[in-house]
Amino acid sequence: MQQTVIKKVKNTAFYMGMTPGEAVALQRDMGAAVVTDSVFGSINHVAGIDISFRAGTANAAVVVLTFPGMKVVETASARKKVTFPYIPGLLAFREAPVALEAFARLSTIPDLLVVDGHGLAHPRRFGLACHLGVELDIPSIGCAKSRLIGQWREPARRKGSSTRLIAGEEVIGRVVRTRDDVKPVFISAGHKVSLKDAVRLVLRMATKYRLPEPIRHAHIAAGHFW
DNA sequence: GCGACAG
DNA sequence: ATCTTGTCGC
Repeated sequence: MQQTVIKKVKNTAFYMGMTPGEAVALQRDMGAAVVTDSVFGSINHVAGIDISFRAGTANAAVVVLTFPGMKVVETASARKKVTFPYIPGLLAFREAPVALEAFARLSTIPDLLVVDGHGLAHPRRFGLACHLGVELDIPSIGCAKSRLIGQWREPARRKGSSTRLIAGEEVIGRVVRTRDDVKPVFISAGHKVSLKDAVRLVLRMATKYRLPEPIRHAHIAAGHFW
């Protein structure tokens, strides 16, 4: 698998001077620092983050909302040229740089990050949600629209229904129905948040649409800042 | 060697 | 992610 990844971009760009092979090594190191069993109490602000691309340039948007009210209180954005290609498993090396720049412009530090991508449900258990959570040292949750790895069964049709996302012998996430009769989302722990809490929080933030409010707003903002 | 493959 | 029109359903 690694062979495929490296081979696919051996003549392409880098991330902070890193080769894809070094990126994989870094993920393994950072992954060892992930804390997934922490319990956190009061959450007042949550941030959603998303990025849109156009001809080699990325636009990142971070939107902070109140919790559980889900009212937008602040939006920050950043633009940056991207050279690292999209490689399944190495998404963070393409999206994290711009995302972190946008985040640095925020005046309100959120208590939780909801990321458009996977957390522990990743080949090396270190998806974009883990990457951002560790870099910012803020609890984070991975909420992806489709599967990267793992086996799963279709959850029941009603909102709140969910099934396990399994890789080998371990449960790496849950496939959750956020609304009646809509495609489920893939939830996994990112940083300092348990899978159980992640699912509970996402269901609480998915008020009217398939995607939880933070991600939905960030997605709109990212594509609107051009 | 042949598929699978977050956004 | 992005390229792109109409169309099915509530």
